[in-house]
Amino acid sequence: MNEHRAGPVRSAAAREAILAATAKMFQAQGYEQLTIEGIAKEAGVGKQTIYRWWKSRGALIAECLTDGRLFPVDLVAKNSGDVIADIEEWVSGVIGILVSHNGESLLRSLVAAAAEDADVGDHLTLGMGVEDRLSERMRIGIADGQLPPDAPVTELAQAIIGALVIQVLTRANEYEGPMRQLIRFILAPRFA
Amino acid sequence: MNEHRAGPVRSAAAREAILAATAKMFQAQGYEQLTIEGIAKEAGVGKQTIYRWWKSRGALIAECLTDGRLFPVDLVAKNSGDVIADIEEWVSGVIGILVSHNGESLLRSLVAAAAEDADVGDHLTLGMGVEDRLSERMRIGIADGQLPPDAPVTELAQAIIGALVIQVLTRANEYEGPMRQLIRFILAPRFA
Amino acid sequence: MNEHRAGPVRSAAAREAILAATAKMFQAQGYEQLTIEGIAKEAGVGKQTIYRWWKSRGALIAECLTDGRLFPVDLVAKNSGDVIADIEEWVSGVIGILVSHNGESLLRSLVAAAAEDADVGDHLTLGMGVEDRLSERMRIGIADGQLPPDAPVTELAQAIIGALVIQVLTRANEYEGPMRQLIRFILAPRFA
Amino acid sequence: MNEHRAGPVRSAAAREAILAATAKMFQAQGYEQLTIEGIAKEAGVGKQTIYRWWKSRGALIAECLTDGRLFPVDLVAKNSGDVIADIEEWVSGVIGILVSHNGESLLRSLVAAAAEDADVGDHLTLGMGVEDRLSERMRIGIADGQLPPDAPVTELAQAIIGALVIQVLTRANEYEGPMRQLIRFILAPRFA
DNA sequence: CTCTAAGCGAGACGGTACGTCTTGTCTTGAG
DNA sequence: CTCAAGACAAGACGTACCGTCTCGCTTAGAG
Repeated sequence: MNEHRAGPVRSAAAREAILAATAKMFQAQGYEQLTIEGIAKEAGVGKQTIYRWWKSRGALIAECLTDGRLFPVDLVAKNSGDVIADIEEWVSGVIGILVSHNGESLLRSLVAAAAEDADVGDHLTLGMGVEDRLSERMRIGIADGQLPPDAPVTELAQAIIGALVIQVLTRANEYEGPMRQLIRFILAPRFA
Repeated sequence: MNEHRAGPVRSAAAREAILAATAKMFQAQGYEQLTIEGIAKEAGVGKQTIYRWWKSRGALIAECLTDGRLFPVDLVAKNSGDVIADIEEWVSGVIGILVSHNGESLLRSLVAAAAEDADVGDHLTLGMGVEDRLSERMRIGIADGQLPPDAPVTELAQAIIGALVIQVLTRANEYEGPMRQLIRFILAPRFA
Repeated sequence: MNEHRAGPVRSAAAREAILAATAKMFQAQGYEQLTIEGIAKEAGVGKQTIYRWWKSRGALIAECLTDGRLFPVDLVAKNSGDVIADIEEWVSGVIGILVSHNGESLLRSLVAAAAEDADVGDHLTLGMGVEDRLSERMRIGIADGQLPPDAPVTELAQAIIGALVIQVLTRANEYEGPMRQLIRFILAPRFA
Repeated sequence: MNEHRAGPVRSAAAREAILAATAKMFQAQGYEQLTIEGIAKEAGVGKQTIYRWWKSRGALIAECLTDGRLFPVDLVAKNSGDVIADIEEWVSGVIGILVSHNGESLLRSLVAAAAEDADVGDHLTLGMGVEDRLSERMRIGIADGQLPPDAPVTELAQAIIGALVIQVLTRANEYEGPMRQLIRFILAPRFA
């Protein structure tokens, strides 16, 4: 039994407190205002404990993302048989979350974090769980014959989310109408 | 007896030097590393001269955007008669710029700036001139009968740009193929 | 034909406003807090008008001193026939002024100004009018035979004022008693 | 059991470097030109480390004073048996220091610092060690019967130093003669 | 009566320093 | 060996003034 390792092992309590504090402060103040010192104080933790386990602010956010700590709800697209209606409804739900309790600034902060930190960028799709929901539902639409077999579901999901992101970044004042128009057009049935 | 204001007028030389320094440093180092002190030093200007005329770092970027100082080239979509081919080619061109001389990090910085500062967000579309190029070309496509009359051109442009932004944020390793697939699908001819 | 000097002459109103503002702000805030910009604003005057006529903050204070704008009262030592009693009373009066309406900080500011600016130093004695009052009275004391003919009146006045200054600088909590002791001792009658 | 305080302790090296830099720059440039940033740079120290331990520029000077870092020599008044001669000689020595290597401006800076900052004022006498030397010697003079038992030694010392300060502030061009006259007069033997 | 050079108020300018904040590293002593 | 606490060097923040420099009046002799 070599490989002796004295002393305490990584503190689960500290990890939890740090991630909880990060998520809370990220939601409350956004990415730019988020400081390591602030998180350490809020979590009742030494700064070094953070630096020991995460290499940057972005890595913290990334872990919060994969832990699902930044999105309280996890919308799953329902299946009513009508792919366009389902996706419209799903996007409506996302917009509803955005509009109530400043989800727009949460999204903007998330985008900022992703833009500035590769770790966050890597986990963005994953964490949002968002494109997956959409592309899954569209895949079912293909199976149902409602969408053409060659529909590039991943890219379509990116386009839908991307359009919404652009609108949020440019501070559009309405999301619902334009998004509905977009979805109806790009997913409209085609006849050969 | 109108509002007379004696005294020196705003220095055009200082304004020019500041914007030039901002654009140069933004491109070289990105948004997060951009500091007011750095700009002031590079421009040979007092910090107060910056704070006198711009209320934030973001306002500076926004003005650079509207002045077209952040995008060296201004791609206009050509009209070969084939709207899909033209838009594919245009997007290819944009991707080419992104890939050479770290345009990706420029775009990421721009997105970060837009996310964190409303001024930048407001000028983003305008400054990129980007959606306009696309929607213009698509409008011609409608007139030519290549796209349906009810095609939501603004939203389609947002979707195309948005998809690209998402790919850049998530550090995709290839843009060309997915974007081509997307464009071909959403702009594909439909028959009634 | 030579040495023509066209144009308006120095504005008496501006000079008055500047000196008044200087005196007021010096008394209110002390020397260290006194700024040229503050004086200009208070006087309703351009900064350049101050710099045109005075070469430094100290020169302004010096002129206020010689104009007697910094000491509201101008104590003249009375002559009751008893030189020691008269000087004690005079010093008491000065202490009274010091103690009421923060004369201590006024004196400290004055000393700071004199220490940092030769102009102020040069006018300090003159402006306080202070040593003169004392040395005059002592000269009368010599004529009366109450003080020895060889008493160095200027130096004695400096010693008395200087002792008081030292006490004010070191934030002594009582001036009256020590000063009385000092005066009584150094001016005490001597017998051959 | 008691008030534990973990964490690093105050760096003695930093403290030493800061005080040394302060003393050096104070002597070289005077009080008004002394800046926290300059000290930090000279000491190779962060600004915050200064602000952490001293609340003002004055507090720094005060500590230099009590550490005896501002006066290279520490004159002790000798005892030849003749109190007047000894004090004259002591004052001569002080004047000698003043006159050579711009001790006058050092003294003026010190007075400015004392005038503007209570901390410095409080430590002025102590730090100069100066009045104490004088009053000690005078106390011996009393014991020897050369001075009257009721001579107010503290106040006399203040008067002597104060007269010198006044002369330095008013930029007198000679100290030696006047100071000798003053001392001889106020300490002259008296007969009942 | 016109010309013209100065004085004036206002305030922009390139700078320096302020005192605060945060970064990421290092140090201490408890557990 | 980890942890909390926090000192440290570094350096940017946004503000306050410095002393100089335009601006576009408004004067007041000289021609």
